[in-house]
Amino acid sequence: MKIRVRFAPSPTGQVHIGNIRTAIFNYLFARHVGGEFLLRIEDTDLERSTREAIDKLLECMDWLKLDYDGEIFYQSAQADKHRAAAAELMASGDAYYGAADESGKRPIFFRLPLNLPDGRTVRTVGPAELALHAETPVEITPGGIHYGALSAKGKPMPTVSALAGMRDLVLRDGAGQVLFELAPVLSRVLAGESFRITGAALASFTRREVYYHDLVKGELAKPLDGMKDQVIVRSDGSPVFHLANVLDDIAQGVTHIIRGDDHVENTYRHLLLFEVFKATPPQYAHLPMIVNAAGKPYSKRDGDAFVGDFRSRGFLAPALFNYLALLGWSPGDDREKLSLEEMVAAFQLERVKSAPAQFDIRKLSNLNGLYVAEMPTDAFTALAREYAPEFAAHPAFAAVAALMQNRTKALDQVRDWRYFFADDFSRDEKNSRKQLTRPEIRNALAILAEKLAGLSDWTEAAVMQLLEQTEAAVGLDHGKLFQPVRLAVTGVAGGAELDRTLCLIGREAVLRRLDAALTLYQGTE
RNA sequence: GUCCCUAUCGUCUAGAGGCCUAGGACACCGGGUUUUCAUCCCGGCAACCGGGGUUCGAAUCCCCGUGGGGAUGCCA
Repeated sequence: MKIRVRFAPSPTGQVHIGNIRTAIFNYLFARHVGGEFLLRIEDTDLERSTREAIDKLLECMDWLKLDYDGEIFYQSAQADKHRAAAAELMASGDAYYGAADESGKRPIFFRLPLNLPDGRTVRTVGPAELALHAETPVEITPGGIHYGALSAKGKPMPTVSALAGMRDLVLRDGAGQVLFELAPVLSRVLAGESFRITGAALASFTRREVYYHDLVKGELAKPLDGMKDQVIVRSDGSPVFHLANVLDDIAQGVTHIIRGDDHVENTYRHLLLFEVFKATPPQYAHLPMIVNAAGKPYSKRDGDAFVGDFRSRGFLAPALFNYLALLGWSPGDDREKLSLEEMVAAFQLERVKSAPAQFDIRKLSNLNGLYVAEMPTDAFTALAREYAPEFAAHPAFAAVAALMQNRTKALDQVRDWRYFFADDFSRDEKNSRKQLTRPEIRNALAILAEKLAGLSDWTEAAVMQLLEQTEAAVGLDHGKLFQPVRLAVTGVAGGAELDRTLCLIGREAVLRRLDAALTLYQGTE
């Protein structure tokens, strides 16, 4: 059978890196096994889903080259099918109406199947006993068994278990006397009858559990008595995520579900839904969450975790893709910078970690710098123009870009190139004051300006020579003049080679700025 | 509260009982190259959460604690 995975985001806002990382893992897995990578837009929440969000999502996927197979599947278009499926469940007794809301409308609950035999999804664990808070009456209703579980402190904790979890329930009082047996009256309960038992101190039943093998987390199981029936159609008639999700996965023939860790608990319910719909459950793989620099889950406050933000800050799509792929996964050797082909070739769900991974912007920056450095100069220059449209047309732009490429980590640094093109750059005041107020430096700068003004041959070599001559003339050590000159002309203490920088800025501008700096820091010592 | 998952340098990670004196990368700190800055090169700092087992031998297996994460919705 053809392996098929899907990325199923809800278009309710910006695209979060955690989401896109899920898409990346799905994509890598699909390409690795030669399967299909489908895109499903889960836009059932019409209140929050917007066209803009869908466009934004598509734009992000396009940017990262997450090309999907086939047509986009819109969940909202399936609503009628979802409701029809719920009606089927009603007819077969696998679903029932719950209590009405304020307006008198009733939601539909999915009843955890009572008679699913031991098999691929459910298995019998063995006899189990549960201590109850005897003063709290036990209520047996068609919607489940309500009771007060006994806390460590002897307090009652209101709990509901699905009927399926305790279908052979026996209730006893403190003396061991049997108070109630569920099995003989189960059909009456299913027909709508309720029972109320007081004084029960012990519940015994045969424990059964839902189980599956998670491709990243391994063997996982949850006892049925720890589960509750689930709303699948809201009282307003709209299908709930669980129903829609499972039905769509069946409709699309999804074989492997790769999603966030936060869905593991849902999996048990979904497995049961697959069973009642007579579908073969897919394989599951749950990915660890990505947490912020503080090790905490991303919240609204961490507004910088959107894919669009990384793009505008000048991160390259392949670099972000590469970095995100490495969050929770590694190829197993020491490679970190991997091409798409290498990632596809090495990707295995078995190698995915199970603990949350912390996002580190510094490591991303470093990786991005590696990708920037290997760009063809033309491509880098063109991209740089996009990040600094105000200088893009400047005649020296291409030369500046070529000079600055290998020291650029992220494209937003292009905005710091202002001093190459305009006089109104910002100055490192502290450093400037320290250097440009010293008399011997000021003297040297004045002499340098004079020499530069008369220089016939404005080349890097000639400029460098003048710099050295000036240092020698005023008795400064080699290199002592570089920093002040740089500060006067560019406003900052660091940058590309000084001679090349000065040449690109041009004689007139250099002289103008030398003069301006001398005036600016005059008498401030 | 309860249930589930998880735990190696500050961070991402390698590690499948002996290859571990625990490897790589980012960050950080030094040195070299550059008569300045950065790149680059070399070097350094730095971890098996704690306690019990199992074993001739444990980062690796088991149990208990602790920390972190998730779930517990008519959100997805």
